Amino acid sequence: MPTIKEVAEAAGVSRATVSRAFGKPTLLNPATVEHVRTIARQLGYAPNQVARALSTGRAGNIGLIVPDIANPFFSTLIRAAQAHAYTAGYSTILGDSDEVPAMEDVLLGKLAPQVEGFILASPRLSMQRIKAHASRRPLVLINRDVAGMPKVLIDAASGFEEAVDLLASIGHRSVAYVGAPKASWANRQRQNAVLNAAGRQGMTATVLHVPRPDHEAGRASAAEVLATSATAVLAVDDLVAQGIVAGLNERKISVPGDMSVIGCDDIIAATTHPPLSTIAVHCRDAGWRAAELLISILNGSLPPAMKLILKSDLVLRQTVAPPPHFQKR
Amino acid sequence: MPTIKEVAEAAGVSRATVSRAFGKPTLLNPATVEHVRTIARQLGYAPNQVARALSTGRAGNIGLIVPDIANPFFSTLIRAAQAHAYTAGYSTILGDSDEVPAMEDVLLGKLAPQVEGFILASPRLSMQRIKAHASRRPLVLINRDVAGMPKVLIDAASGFEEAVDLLASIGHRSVAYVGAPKASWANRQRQNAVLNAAGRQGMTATVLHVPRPDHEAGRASAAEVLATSATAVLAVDDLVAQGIVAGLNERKISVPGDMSVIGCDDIIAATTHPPLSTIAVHCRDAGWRAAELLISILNGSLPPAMKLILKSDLVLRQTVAPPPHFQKR
DNA sequence: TTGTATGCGTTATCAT
DNA sequence: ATGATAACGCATACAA
Repeated sequence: MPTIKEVAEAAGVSRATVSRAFGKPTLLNPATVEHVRTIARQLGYAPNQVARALSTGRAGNIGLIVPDIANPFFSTLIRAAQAHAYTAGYSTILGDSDEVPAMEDVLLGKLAPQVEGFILASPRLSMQRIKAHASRRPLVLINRDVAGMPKVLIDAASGFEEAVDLLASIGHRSVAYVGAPKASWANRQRQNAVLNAAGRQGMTATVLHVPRPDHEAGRASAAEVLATSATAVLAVDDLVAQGIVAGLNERKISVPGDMSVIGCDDIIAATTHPPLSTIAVHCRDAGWRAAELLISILNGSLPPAMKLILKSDLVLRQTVAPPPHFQKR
Repeated sequence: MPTIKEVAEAAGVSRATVSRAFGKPTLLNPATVEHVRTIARQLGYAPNQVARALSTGRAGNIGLIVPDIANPFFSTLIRAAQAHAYTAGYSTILGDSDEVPAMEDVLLGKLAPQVEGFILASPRLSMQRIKAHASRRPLVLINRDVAGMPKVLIDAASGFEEAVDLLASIGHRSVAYVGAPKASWANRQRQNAVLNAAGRQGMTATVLHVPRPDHEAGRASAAEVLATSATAVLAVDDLVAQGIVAGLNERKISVPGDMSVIGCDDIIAATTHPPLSTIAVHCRDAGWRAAELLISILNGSLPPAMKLILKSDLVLRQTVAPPPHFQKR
């Protein structure tokens, strides 16, 4: 690949001029900028980010660490973060922790030198470790609340409370919540919201857990749901909810006739059958905002401790109905 | 962050020794390796990948460019590629071209210096441009056939032919194929397979296109499908197929009673309702193999022109049945 | 087995 | 407005 030196010689200028033609064109005569760029294009030259990074200390990369790339919630978030980072001139280095806390730790350490800052989505890491990493590189959290650190929080709680209230209003007296592992901030928030709202409404609430939030686990949990007195079930996310619907169908339980189901995320909900009622959480915005926040911090244009809270909305589709005993009256 | 120089001084050795203690420990007295590493750990030193990259020309990163991160086919592929790269000591830099050829070009140029090689998944870029980029960095293609370049091809053709043969055997006489933009190699291959098999069976085959392969586009295409004489429809991927099923349902067309539907990828097919019949293509393997291939080429342990063909299988679930007129007899 | 010296491609600091 | 040159942190011939 051609270097700055070759371009300089071909253009009959110094290396500094070539450097400025790309980095600080305003310091140069417009004509020479044009000239240098033309030569550069002919040679196929592009500034070497690695050398630039070594010289400036700024790598032009941000690190993005997620628990599971293949989860549509995260892949959508990644897409948005990557797109925003790109427009700001940053590339995105991706890490998948596979839901393993120790892997987050390793990834953070390995990527740190080549990255200006991190976005940590739904980290399972301990607060101590997160703080340790944050002391070396700016770090923005998504769906994790650590005091004094910048973060983007998806407030699904209000949506879940709204959902439980609605269920109560149409006659449900007992609900189940199917959650993910307790280490997840998002899960705790959602579970508490369901419990709070149910308590407020004087409803019975049962909490169930799946080992990993996916379709298969949801499907397997259908039997447990049926073992409770619940006539409606709220799931930690749409994948699990969709799995529950499938598991219910296998057992000839009709949704929503016999059991109402509500998911969370609204990332696949519109494409399921029947279309899933869900809490829409705007994960696109979460990725976008996190990238924006991190880049602002890197620019120094924003204090390194911002808190963004993204609202959620209950979206009613076709998996919610009054409970069977209520209809029979 | 501490540098190699500080470690060298603290350990009372030269910078070269510190460098070797991390890079080539076998060249050193085990005792000094131990000593240097201890000091380094105390200081919190880690080799700076950026400086190392500039010196060696090897960045420890691979670039992965996909048309759409949020498409489950690609997110699954990304996950597998990233996991394999990680085990080989490489980090993954991700680019999303948003299905725009020019964006692939830009990404390839921008990422090139900080990456040792690329995996280009389903590129829409012209052959000339691909070759131009390949002349600078090793480049492995997924689902694109350019002569002389290493590639991983998913042979969905055999699966599609198998599917058409099956449809013929249960009485279908007319099929439709709903494809993606023509620039896609995968789409051409699948379309040709359907056309070939249909011709061989003496069936009528109609080709339809959607602007972008997703659920919404599939749903919108349902009307066009119904305007043909087809009693069975094959889609370029599961997203589109699932959309077609939804669009059909909206028009009170029952699947598979009135119309059979077959997708491709098997990435969401098992979770749809009804479970979608599909061509399973093992996109996990595609990502894994592509990373493996690229890293082998970087190591020089494999010739830079390998061709891997991944087989596909027809997976019958619940969206295929004999055509209505056939049942009526 | 270890140290010395040089270069990797760029930006920044002084000059001019 | 442009040029000369010294870092940036590391790896590696070459020496010892």
